[in-house]
Amino acid sequence: METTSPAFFSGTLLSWYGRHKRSLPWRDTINPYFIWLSEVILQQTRVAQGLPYYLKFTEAYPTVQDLASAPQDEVLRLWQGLGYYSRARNMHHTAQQIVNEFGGKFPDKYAELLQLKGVGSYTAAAIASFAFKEQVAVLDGNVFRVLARIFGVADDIASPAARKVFQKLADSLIPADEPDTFNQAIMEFGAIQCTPVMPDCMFCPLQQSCFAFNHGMVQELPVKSKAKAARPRFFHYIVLEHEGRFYMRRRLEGDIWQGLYDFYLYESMDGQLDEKQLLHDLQAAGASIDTGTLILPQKSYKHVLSHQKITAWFYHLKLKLRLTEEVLQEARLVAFTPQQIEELPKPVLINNYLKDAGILVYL
DNA sequence: AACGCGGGGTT
DNA sequence: AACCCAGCGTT
Repeated sequence: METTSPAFFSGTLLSWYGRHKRSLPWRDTINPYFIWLSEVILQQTRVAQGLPYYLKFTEAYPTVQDLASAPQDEVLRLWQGLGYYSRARNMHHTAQQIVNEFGGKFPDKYAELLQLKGVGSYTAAAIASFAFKEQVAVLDGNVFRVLARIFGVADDIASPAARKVFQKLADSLIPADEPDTFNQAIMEFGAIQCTPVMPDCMFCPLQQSCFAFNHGMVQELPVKSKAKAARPRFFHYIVLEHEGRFYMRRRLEGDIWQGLYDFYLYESMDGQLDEKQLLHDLQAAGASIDTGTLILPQKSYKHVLSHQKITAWFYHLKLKLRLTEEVLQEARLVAFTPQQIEELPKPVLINNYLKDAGILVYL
């Protein structure tokens, strides 16, 4: 089997791209801020899901200065629903760094971009090539898949060691005159033609030179070790209400949803909760509970993350008196009206409950 | 090198 | 319900 030459590979890819590329807003710009924004959004996120977020962000923050001067809660609120919230926190941090330390001028070299928080090898290569035409190959899930199949690379793409193999191969393929278009093309090819499931091999311009196709290994490549099973967790949320205000708190570092708001939380290992004990504990903590107002959960909520499988119950309780400052401090709770809650960044799970319970109403 | 971090889509 | 998608920071 003859190996595919770099010129044939890139030429075929670029030709395919010219005919099949989607029209996307971040492809019509060389503004590094817009490119950075789109690439951070597109980390672990499909175009269809990320596109509305890109439009919201560019409208809310047309420049890196606008993003830098925004409150973190507002940035996280705009990011709500996109997941992996450290992306938003890091992006906000880096925007401030670019304004304060670099005079608002975006770094224009791969090595410099790599120093920025939230910018790893993929994003640095994307910005460097798209905005500044630096000849550095991007390596994302699409690129791994295309290269593994076409060239028959069987290294486990989940292992850091395999990165070097793929990087060397990709760097040998990227043309000096169109590094930006090549990077766009190979990722688009992976997203549209050489898809993870049911790739369109019948109409693939690289079919004849594809190792996986010729060896009947399309299903087997790329090689990827399995993710470990999601950890089960059981959340009992205590929704404390007083005169139309709801007590919520900002989640801390060290667990999921850092910086987002949820309710007072009891977590148990097995999903069991003694409601009488709960009421007793709350009263002992100074909550003036009218036990007649306890609304027991009508259902459990299943919320699946890639690494955790959460079952949640919401216990809605109406307080006779507001919580004392002491209790609020201790439990880190703050009272919010529904209008204020709407503006807070919240996990999708919490947002789903708020809508179901009629606390948040969307017109 | 191993692990934690969200959420959505398809079968 | 079980499969798929996945880059970066931390340790």
